[in-house]
Amino acid sequence: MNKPKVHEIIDSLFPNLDKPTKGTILQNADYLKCAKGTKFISEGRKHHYFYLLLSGGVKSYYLKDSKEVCLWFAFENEFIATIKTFEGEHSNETIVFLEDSSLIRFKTESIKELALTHLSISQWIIKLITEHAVFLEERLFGLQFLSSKERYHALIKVAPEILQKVSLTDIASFLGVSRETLSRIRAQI
Amino acid sequence: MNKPKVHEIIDSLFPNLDKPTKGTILQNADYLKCAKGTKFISEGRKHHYFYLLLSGGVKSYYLKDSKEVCLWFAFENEFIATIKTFEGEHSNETIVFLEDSSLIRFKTESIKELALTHLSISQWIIKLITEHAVFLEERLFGLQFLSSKERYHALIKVAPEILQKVSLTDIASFLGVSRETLSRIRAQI
DNA sequence: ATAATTATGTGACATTTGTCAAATGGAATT
DNA sequence: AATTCCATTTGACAAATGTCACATAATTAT
Repeated sequence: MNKPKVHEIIDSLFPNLDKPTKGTILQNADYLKCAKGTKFISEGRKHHYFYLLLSGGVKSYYLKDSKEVCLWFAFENEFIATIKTFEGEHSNETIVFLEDSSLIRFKTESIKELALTHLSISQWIIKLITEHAVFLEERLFGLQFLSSKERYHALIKVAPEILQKVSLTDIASFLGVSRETLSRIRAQI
Repeated sequence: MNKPKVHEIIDSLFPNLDKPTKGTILQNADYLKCAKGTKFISEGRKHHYFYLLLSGGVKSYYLKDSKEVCLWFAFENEFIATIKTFEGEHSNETIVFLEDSSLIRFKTESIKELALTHLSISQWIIKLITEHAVFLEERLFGLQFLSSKERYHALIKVAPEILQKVSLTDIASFLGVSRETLSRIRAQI
């Protein structure tokens, strides 16, 4: 599973793409495997790639008082990128692989350049950022409108598989509560 | 201040735009004035426009237990749109003018169509959505990492003018605290 | 299998915040 | 100027959540 696989995926992402453009994308994309525990975007470091996660899972976190606070999780067939990294700013965000994973890595700068001259790439980026913004709006809604209990139940309703894949401690920080509180919310059911 | 003004603004948004495309944009944009108190995107209603606020100010809110909870504020030279309305989904969000305001209204569907064939428009949309996503990420960071006190002080540091323009009650709901709590945070300084 | 390590659960208590009620202050109206 | 109306402040108390300590369960290593 390497080069040919990337070809296929690019094809499915861009059904009617002309050969030279596809060539340029392939030049700026490669296939990667990452073992569980690998850290990706380190705190304070600039980052030059975004990713499509083919298999496996990751979590993203900031450090707060030297404790991890999770911002998001991603699993099969999800894109991994944050606006800050996409904008070329420092991320302050660390990404860790929760399982052995495989992914396609895109060179952000090159893809953005390509978007300046190729409509299909621009449209693709619009789609990616829009999806990210929808995710952010929903999460914001949860934090502003729902109680801890409601946020927890909303999460396991929308993404029940997360309970198998992510530790309670990480889910708690993601939901914005202490792990003890989340443990008690669970016990109450 | 009407048609010619719109021309100028479109010119400044798109410095090198060809005449026919500019014509199409102008056909799908118009100048509006709104009196203080006007409500714009009503709960549960589909919405077909996004806006550039030229002067004045607005707040956006959801209703929670029949109380207003503010999601954002916007003032001069800011764009007004939410991803959901941009995607043509129901908004459930109400926008109210805090002052007499003037704005340019863009027909979302037409601009999005134009983006399918015009790179400059696509790039414009990328810029708009990216800015929105940055705003959402920062707000999310505040809600997840900062205490009420810290969120309040961060807000008046980043946007001190908001204290003059928005009521304490609205700021409180925006920050995710009761107005009594915000009042006490203020008293503590 | 056993020990060691890590994750989760539980109790006791402190802190923060929400809620209700009433008081104060300021702005608008008559 | 007096009155009304609305926003903000303050007090008293309840509810939710955080924190620390420790118990228990689950996982990993030896």
